[in-house]
Amino acid sequence: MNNNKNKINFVSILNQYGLSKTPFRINLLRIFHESKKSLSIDEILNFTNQSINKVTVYRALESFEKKGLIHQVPDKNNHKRYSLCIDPCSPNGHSHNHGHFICDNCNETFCLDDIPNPDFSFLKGFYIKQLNLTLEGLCQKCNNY
Amino acid sequence: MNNNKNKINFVSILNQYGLSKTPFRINLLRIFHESKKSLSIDEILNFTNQSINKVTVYRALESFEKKGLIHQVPDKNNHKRYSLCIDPCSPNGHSHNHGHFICDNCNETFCLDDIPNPDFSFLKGFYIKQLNLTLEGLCQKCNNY
DNA sequence: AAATAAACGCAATTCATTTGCGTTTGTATT
DNA sequence: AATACAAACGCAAATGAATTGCGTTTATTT
Repeated sequence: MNNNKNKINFVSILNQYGLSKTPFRINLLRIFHESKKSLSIDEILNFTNQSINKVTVYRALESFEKKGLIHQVPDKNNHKRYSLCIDPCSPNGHSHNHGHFICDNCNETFCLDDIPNPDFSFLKGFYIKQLNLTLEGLCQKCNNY
Repeated sequence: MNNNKNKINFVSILNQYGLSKTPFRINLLRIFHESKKSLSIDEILNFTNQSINKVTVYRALESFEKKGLIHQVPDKNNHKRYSLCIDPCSPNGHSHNHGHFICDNCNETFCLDDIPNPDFSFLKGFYIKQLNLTLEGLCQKCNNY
């Protein structure tokens, strides 16, 4: 599937981030890398054939997020979705300069890596820790381009 | 309190938007106008001295939103907050060019009216219906400016 | 003023997420 | 490689925001 790149060593990534390497957590990281989009808990469960307990997924996601490997993305119903961090994030804060596009129709989420940062210089005295930008609408497919 | 403007006629605003004018809904609109920030259900209940049922608040907010008078704002826990629409919104869609700033410390939400729209021209084929932009961090007060 | 539709209150439900706890598995140490 | 300790796991139960059903009250329309 992924023949233009060396195989990703998921175990060593987990090592890097100080995460334990259980079979499920290795698999979870693979799932994130293979689907380019953000994932909901149910989507993750489907990828694991329901062989894993939902609580375990929640707890793994919590650990991944704490260590800066993934981050949360809201969906249109205020449910949680999760995305791999593209830029390196520290356990003490995520610095994402990318936003997300959620398709109203197919419900897929797309990471937008190249959004030019708006100018927030008018926010005198405010300390901006994180920028969340979400677009809603129709993706290319559903917009029958 | 508001002496540099004519008194706002809440009843006629509700009329404009095709909303029914019950005592509570008139009061709810006043609450929104008097507090400049977004409101959570619990904050609204506090303003009404708990004299109104929580379900009634939810349903009123639902009607207000459907008619384009208010819109939802996420908070950091993915709970719902609501803000008056500044620009005219139609029942068929909100067109907000403003984002929100949520203070991690005091939990207040600030409407940011003047954010220059980022350039999304690179999103070929996507139809953008709505832009949600939320900043998290410390507001002026909590950042002891 | 009567008829109709919408709003309301209360109780109960839904559903995503979290928590407690006993068991299993990974990790570090000897 | 065996042991000791911490973390991950599964299951059941709890939490809590938001929703739904339904009978009653209030607003709107005629």
